[in-house]
Amino acid sequence: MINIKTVAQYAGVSSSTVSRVLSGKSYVNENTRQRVLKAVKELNYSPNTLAKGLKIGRTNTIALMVPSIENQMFPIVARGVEDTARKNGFTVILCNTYEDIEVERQYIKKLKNRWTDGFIVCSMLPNSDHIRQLKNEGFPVVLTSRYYDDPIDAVVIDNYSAAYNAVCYLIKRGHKRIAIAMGRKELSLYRKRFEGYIDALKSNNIPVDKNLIMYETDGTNSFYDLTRDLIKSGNVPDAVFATSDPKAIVVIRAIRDCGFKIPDDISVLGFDNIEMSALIDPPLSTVGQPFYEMGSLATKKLIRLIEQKGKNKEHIDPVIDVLDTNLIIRKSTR
Amino acid sequence: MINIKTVAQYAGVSSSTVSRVLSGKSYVNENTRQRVLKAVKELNYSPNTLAKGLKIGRTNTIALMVPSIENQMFPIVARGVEDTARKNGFTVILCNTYEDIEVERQYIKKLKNRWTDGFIVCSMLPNSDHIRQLKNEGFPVVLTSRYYDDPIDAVVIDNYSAAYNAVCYLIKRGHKRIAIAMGRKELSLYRKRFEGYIDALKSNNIPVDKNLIMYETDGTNSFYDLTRDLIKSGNVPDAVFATSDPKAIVVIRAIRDCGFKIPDDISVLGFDNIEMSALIDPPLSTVGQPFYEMGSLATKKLIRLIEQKGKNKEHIDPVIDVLDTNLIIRKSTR
DNA sequence: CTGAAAGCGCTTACAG
DNA sequence: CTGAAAGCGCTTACAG
Repeated sequence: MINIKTVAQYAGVSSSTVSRVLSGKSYVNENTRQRVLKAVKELNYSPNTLAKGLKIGRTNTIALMVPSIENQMFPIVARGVEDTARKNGFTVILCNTYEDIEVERQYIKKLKNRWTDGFIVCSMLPNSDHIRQLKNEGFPVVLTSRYYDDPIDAVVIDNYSAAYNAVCYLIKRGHKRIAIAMGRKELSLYRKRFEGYIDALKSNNIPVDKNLIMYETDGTNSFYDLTRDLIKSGNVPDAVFATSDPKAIVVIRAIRDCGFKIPDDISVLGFDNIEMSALIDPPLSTVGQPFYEMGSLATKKLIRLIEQKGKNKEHIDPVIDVLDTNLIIRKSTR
Repeated sequence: MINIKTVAQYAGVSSSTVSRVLSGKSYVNENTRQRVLKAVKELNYSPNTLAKGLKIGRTNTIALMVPSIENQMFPIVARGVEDTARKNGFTVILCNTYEDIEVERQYIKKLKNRWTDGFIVCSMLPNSDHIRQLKNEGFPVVLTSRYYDDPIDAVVIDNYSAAYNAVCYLIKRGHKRIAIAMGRKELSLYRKRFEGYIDALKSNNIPVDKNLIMYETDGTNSFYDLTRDLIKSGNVPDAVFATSDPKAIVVIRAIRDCGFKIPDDISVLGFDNIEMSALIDPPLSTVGQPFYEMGSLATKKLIRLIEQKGKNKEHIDPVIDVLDTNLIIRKSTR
């Protein structure tokens, strides 16, 4: 590849001048400027990002850490991230962490050595102290999707209110025996959805029936047996609030296999609005999350942090953006 | 961050020596070696990848180009890519191209400036001459998922045979009026699946009925109307071969909405075995593709190309790896 | 076996 | 307005 020196010789100037023209940071005589531009064009020159990065200490690269890109929503978040990164001249490195701290630590080490400018973290867990440390070391970090009240910039939704409103909707439509398919307890998003469920029942004077609470035992598919067992026990609910769409889909299958009709016998309400939800039979009623927007806004915030980093040293408090969810009623609820 | 010079001073040697110890490429007195290692450890030093890359002309970075990471299979391919990249010390840059040549071109330009070592391309189209050029310029390129008989290394499946066998299976099970939900014609994978369908009919002396061929008009959802129209026309098929699972899912919904039962009245067979396929009702019979393996093998091949690049200059012919598919029979076929 | 020096390709004070 | 020089943090012939 052709370098700045070649361009300089071709244009009959020094490489300093070429650099100046290209950066546009200081005035260059219009005549020489044109000469340089011509040379750049004719030689089809574009500057080496590595060398520039080494010099200025910025690489225009960000890292996206997800538990696994294969999980329903992360591809959409990733698209939001990648789109706005690209539009701002940034490149994104994809990191699957598999919720393995060691993998994540090694990635962080490698990415630091590579002078990655900032991190978007979707893989936060209660014990993610290495992420907190990263933030404390001064690296720009933005959390999204998973969040634990840390003083770190984040883009989130209000899981509690979304669940509360969803369950209130079910109650308003006449459901009284509302079961819940509850996800992994260590994720605060599920805990908050659970609290929303409980409080919605309480606000409506519906007693909480512990038998209607299904806790995930071993992956999403565990809700198949859980739902079957619940129904076989004779304790048939009139609705199930699933804390995620994949859970809802499994629940639907179990309900049907028990000979019940959806939504006539039992309503099912999901959470997330993944792509499949509109396509399945019956189309799933669910709580929609703005995944793309989350990725996109997180990236905008991150880039702002990166750009601020050089400038003023004054500490800016992290801001937590809360995005709206929307209740989408399709055919799985009556 | 701490650099090699600091380590050298700390250990009382020159930075050349530190570099030698760390690279392990030439012998260093065991004593000094230990001193250096100790310094490295105590200072928690790890070398700057940018600087190394600038010097040796390799960055241990690869690019993954996909039409959109949001599309069903690409997250799985991406996981295969990322896993094996990580295990080999490589980092992957995610590029969504949206099948937009301009986006792809700009990415390529940027990635070249960044000295990206190689490219895994899932976004190949008939007119992707910029990818062919990339290959001709000597950059390591491996294609997967989409392939057009170019002399470029690739990891593919045999779409023709897979479709042929799938349709033969339907015929063996007694189906005679087999419709097809045909995807975008510009993608050779769909064309080959179509050919497999046609030839399977012919080999079994079943006349091809043009009325049973549904061509995608405007996205996956267009198969809803297409299927409805087909059924309403009185020309009811006894099976539908969908050239992808999302199409199958839409077809299933349309069939049901017309009052027909699956698989009793009409069987539906998909292609791809996306995650949702096992979860929907009825669980979908489909052709399984080894997406993870495709990503993983493509990455292994790419890394091999990258490593060969420096060494011998002799031209090595590209090799096309064909991975096995498997017919997965669930409940949507009788 | 090890150090000094050159160089990868840039940017940016520093002179003039 | 522009060039020479230093330096970002490495690696690697070249001496010794």
